[in-house]
Amino acid sequence: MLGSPRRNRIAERREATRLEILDAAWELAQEQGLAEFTLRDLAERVGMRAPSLYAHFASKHAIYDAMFGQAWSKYEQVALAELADLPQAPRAAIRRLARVFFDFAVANPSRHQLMNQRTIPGFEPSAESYAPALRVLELGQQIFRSIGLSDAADFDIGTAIIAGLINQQLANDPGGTRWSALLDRTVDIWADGVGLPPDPPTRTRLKTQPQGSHHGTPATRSTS
Amino acid sequence: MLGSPRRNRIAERREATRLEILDAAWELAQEQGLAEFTLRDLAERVGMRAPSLYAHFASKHAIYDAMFGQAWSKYEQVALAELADLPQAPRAAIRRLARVFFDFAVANPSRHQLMNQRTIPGFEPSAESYAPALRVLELGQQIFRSIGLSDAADFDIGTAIIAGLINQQLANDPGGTRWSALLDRTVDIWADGVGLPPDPPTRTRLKTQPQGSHHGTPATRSTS
DNA sequence: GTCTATACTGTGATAGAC
DNA sequence: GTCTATCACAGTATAGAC
Repeated sequence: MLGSPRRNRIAERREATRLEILDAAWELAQEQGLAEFTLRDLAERVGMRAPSLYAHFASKHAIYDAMFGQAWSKYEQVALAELADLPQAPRAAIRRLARVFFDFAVANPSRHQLMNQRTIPGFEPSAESYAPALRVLELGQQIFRSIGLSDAADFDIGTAIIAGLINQQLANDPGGTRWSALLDRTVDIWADGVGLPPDPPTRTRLKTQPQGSHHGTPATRSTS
Repeated sequence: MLGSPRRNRIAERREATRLEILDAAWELAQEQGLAEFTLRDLAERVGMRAPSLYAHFASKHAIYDAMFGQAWSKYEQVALAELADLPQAPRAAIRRLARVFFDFAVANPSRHQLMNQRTIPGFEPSAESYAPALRVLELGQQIFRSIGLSDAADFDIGTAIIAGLINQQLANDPGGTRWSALLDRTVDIWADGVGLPPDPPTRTRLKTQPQGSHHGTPATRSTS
């Protein structure tokens, strides 16, 4: 028998085509809306006819499903990258993570619609595409516990609050900052409510560093 | 010239037909989903053919628009009725109003979708249908101020938080109580955050009614 | 294997007869 | 006002060219 070749050129080309279709779909979703773009639009953008798309995806929902997986994988990367230099102080860390999630959502409303809302009639992500979303959720819960919180309900409240601000921002002031500007204050209200102690003061002119226990990493901030 | 008759029987019948169509549309929205039901379904339910609907509504969006107006008018009634015997204590009052809004939304997800989400592609309510929504918003702001709060941002945060809980409830636990059970606690967290003083204790076996100041207007409202 | 041509079903919407 | 007939366009299925 022939051994399998080191590379599968056919599979590679197929995968490249899939990604090309998905890239075009993201473009169209931003330009026309997630539900508005048609398969004929999409096919034209990649130089095909609509039925040819069915050689790569079983249905329009299958395209949404692949996009769903891509979006959450992308956000997982962003979140993990953010963990590399997270502020030490718990509240500052939570504020940062909330901001990252908020900005990621607002930067691409169609993507947020796909990731976090049930707005495409009949669409439900497959288990495979849902996996990265679950990993991100688990990551959030880990961080939640790592700052000393334990009540799962408080975590749920936190996610609901941030999602609520995002939805209001996108629905009632798209492109503006009306609700974005309230994010830090809202996170602090939540932190007070769930009993997260205030961060130690870090005023620069005070040289004090009254940190009882010293976490490994200094609190260098990126410009985000 | 002929004077106009006391009643316009034709207009009455027309209006009755419109309402009949809208009632059927609400049924179908609950059964099949807001975006899923078709004009053919709708026409069949009222004993017509689809094109006949266009004698009463200019488009499917026009039907959504009328439903939008109905929904907010209905909620306006519910909210005004609730004001009649609202608890005196500010936090209890806010908790009650939040609960009323929450339950109204969860009781009919399609209706909530229409009222509070941007989920029908291309649909935007007309100014006329939007009017009752604005009245409800203004009513909420009035109550907000009447309990001594003045920072409009805190009002925005409150609405975003409640909407966030509703969305999570409907998206992640439809028919359940996972987020519903967190509503009171969340409202209290918000109330703490915006500086609303705790309600005076009202344990029944204590006969005390230590209400310091009496607000001027009794809560009688017209039924609109 | 990949794409095209063609066609089927279902949608919202319109025209015109009665 | 309601009907029949029809339209344009959507997503989708499949046969067959290359």
